[in-house]
Amino acid sequence: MSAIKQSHQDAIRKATELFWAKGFHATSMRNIQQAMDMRPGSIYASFGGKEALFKEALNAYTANSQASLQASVAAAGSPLAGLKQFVIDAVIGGAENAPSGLCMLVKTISELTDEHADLLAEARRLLSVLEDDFAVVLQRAKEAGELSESSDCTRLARYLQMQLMGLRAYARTNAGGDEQLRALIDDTFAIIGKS
Amino acid sequence: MSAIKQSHQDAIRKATELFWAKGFHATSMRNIQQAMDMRPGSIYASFGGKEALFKEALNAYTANSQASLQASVAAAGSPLAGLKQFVIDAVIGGAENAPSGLCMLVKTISELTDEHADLLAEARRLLSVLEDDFAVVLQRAKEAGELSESSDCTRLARYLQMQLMGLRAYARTNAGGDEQLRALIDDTFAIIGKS
DNA sequence: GCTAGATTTGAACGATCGTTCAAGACATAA
DNA sequence: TTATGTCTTGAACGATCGTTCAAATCTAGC
Repeated sequence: MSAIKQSHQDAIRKATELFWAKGFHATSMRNIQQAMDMRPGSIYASFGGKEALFKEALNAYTANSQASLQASVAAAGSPLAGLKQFVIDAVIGGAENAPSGLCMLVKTISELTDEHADLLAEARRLLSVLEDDFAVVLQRAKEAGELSESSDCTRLARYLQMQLMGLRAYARTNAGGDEQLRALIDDTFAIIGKS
Repeated sequence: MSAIKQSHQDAIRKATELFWAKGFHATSMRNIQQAMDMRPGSIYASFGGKEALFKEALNAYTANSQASLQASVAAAGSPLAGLKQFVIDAVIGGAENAPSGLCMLVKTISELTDEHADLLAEARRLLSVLEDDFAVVLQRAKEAGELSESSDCTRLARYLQMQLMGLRAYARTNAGGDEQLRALIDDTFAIIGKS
């Protein structure tokens, strides 16, 4: 990758961090200028305006999440174990690792209205991409014998996606108690495993 | 209630709608001035600044949610049936009735950072109030024989709260498919009922 | 070294933000 | 009617918003 392409990606990574942490409206272009160490003209020449930059940030975030999921699955002993570790990291480590503990796509869907219909649609699309990734891993778990032959992986992926949203949101509510969160995650995977 | 007190409450209701629909940052005081049909001086004299008004909106929202829950339980044949109907209304009707389909308190926790630590704390506090209400209803369900004697109502309330967060967030993702949502709710209450 | 094209700079624009406050409108009691 | 205290008005403030663009700087080919 060329140096210019590299710095381009670094800049997007910085913007993604900011948008993720503060949301779309609370992040100002001046915040981004400072984080990128770039002047407004350069940013607008490279990325377009705030909305275009946010869209790139959403995609960068999703690509990163997909890579994390694959890494978890590869590191774990089995597809289902990897999936569970991915969830644990997202929910428990969320408060420290991730800017707010929440998924950036869910934050976006929560914050934005039809006033930014394109960004809303992009976040929805990317969430379904991640859900599809879940389904693929679950399918592999099924093939590995971790799930019964009759399991509906698409439905389980939907359940897992919904559950992950709830877990991360609840984790941000709940001041103490990682054990409570772990118990909820255990319950979730017990239910998935039974199906 | 005096007429002045009534108009005061009406004004807060309007502000709550706006804040709920658009979030804290995207709602401007001028939006609120227009919705309330009041001039800035009056608003600042009556409610204080934007943050104080938002805090009142959070409380008004919560009081309304509590009333809805009690109404659902009263209308239904049993505590558990009322609880389920409350969830169904929140998740399925959410997209139409509620400004964004999401709980205002969860939206707040998702949007705000430590920059507004007091508002964040207030939203967290109110969410735990609602969770306590869930626990009370579940306790009544237990007493009515809808749950086993060994059920831990506090834990079930936590589970329900988390589940509701996930369901409402997922509902905003999912363009079509009320049936999918209904199925997820059925699953949730099947699990609660089994405990 | 010189020139032409691409890139970066940072001051500046108009709009809008949350908030203030002197001045006007209104209500109440004498 | 007049005086007095309360509430309302809307223009205005300084700050910050997303964005633009002429000028300065850098880069590459001859």
